Amino acid sequence: MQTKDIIELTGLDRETLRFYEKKGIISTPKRTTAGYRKYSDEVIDRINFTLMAKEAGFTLSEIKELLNLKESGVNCKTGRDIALDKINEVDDRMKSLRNMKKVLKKFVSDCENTGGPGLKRKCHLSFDVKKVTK
Amino acid sequence: MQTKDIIELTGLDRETLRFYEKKGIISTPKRTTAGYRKYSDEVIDRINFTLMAKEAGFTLSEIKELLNLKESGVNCKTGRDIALDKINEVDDRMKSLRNMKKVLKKFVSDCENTGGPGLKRKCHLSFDVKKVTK
DNA sequence: CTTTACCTGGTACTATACTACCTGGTTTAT
DNA sequence: ATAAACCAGGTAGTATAGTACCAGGTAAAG
Repeated sequence: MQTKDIIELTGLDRETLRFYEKKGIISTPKRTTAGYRKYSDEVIDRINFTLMAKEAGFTLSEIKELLNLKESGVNCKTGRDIALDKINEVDDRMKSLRNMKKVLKKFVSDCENTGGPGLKRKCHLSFDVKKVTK
Repeated sequence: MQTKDIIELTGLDRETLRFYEKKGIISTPKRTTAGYRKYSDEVIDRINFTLMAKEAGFTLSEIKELLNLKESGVNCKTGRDIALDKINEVDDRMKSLRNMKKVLKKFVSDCENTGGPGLKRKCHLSFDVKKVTK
């Protein structure tokens, strides 16, 4: 596979793909005699993992650490503990999201209760973290 | 309240507080005759909301938009719809987090199943998005 | 055989969110 | 009265994650 195939399969653009190579997210691919990059299927998996982890709020360097556990020569215990740490981070972030959702929902219902006919009244509300997080 | 009180109550540092003022997250405070900033209680709420929304993955400019709904003169319907959009974003992000957690948990159990005694064996696993998201 | 599509490396630019440092003025406690 | 704590404005620097543009080489299709 060459650059355009990866682009097509992952939705990344050329510059971003190159950027991820530079950052060590994907390994430096083999080359044709003309210098064109030749990718293996494995990069697709790595990019998909990267995109998912990014959506989950992880940075590229965290993602790189996870992707390179195999190559880094650590043992299963270390690998597992690193993954468990990430699970805790995910849980924390889920908690923040649930909180944020509560605050937003409170705001929505306040809007609906005070907005008058057609909710045309001027919005005079603010987001109240206290009411919800307490 | 002056700068140091806000710092104490929010955990922000002076530079970040100034940065948030410049970005419009908090309104420009009144001043003493000597030019010192005098803050009202309201800024604490705004900063707390900001910190929560940041944890939930929102950018400062999104947060600013939410915080300034009241001042922006929009009506309740518009305000509510903006909040509803954010709720959808929160839900999407939660989905990503649940996915990420599944992948991490799969990795952890694979480690435990193949790690040998004391999980001392070399970690040869990679994260497999396919197995989980499919 | 030439046009189109694709590829190369390199440099520079953008936005977001801080963070650090400097010079100097003001308040407060001893 | 003087040292410590606090404040001001301003400039510059950092890290992250791209994005844009350039000059030119290669491959495939008509």
